[in-house]
Amino acid sequence: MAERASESEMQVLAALWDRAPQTAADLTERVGKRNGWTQATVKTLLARLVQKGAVTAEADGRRYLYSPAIERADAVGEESQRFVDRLFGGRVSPLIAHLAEREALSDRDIAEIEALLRRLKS
Amino acid sequence: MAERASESEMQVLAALWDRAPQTAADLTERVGKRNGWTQATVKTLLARLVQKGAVTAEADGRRYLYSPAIERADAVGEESQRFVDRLFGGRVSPLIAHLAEREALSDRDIAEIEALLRRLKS
DNA sequence: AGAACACGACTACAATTGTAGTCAAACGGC
DNA sequence: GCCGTTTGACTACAATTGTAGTCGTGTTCT
Repeated sequence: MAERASESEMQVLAALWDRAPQTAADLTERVGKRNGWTQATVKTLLARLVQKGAVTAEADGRRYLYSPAIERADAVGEESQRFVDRLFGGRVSPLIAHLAEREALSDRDIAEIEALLRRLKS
Repeated sequence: MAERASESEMQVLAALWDRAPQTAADLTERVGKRNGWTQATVKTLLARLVQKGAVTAEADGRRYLYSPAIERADAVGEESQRFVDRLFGGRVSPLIAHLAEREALSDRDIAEIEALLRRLKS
């Protein structure tokens, strides 16, 4: 059930979360172009995602309309966990610290994080 | 220079950022155990990290003391950027939100994040 | 000294991943 | 109806990754 998508596959999946369904041509245009992938590559990625059960393909005439088969929140949650495990030994605050240092946090981010924390504590 | 470390390699590297230098045995104990890797596996990972220039090995008698050769901030920065771009369209707070929802934030994390934000705002 | 062990070097090998290419069928325009 | 175009199916194939195993040599305990 829902094996892990590779990084490239994940980008295709993410594009489907933003908008679905999409055809292989759509995805080649959006994701492929950005990454310098040919349509053949995008097709392969799609085939693998379908095989992994992360994407569904609904026939539409002689082509397919692809849609995500797994929830964005689920996949993202899993990935985030792996991410902090991998780089921060599972602790989150060093991540925040790091992002803060890179000034990767906008004022809006800061405000939202504060709001979140307030909610968490209540 | 400094090719990308794989996920497993990154975990070893992360352990070295937390404490250095460490021997292969140390790392097997800390990182290997947590992941179910044998010492042989950890050794391979180390060898690859050394080869990639991400870790240095200093001879100490008949064994080596390993230390990170690249900055945590650099590697982590690259990784986080990729990660956040890939899954959150570049915005950070949704990441925090997800981590919070998964209850991946400990009390300590929360306290540390708050402290960080206070510093950021001043 | 001899045995058992620790440690690095080297080797192995299947699975996954990145990145396509080719082919054949269906479609759309002329 | 024929021809180029689109699209999916299938195939390819090297590099990377995960996960060790083996060998030889130095070390330590007795």
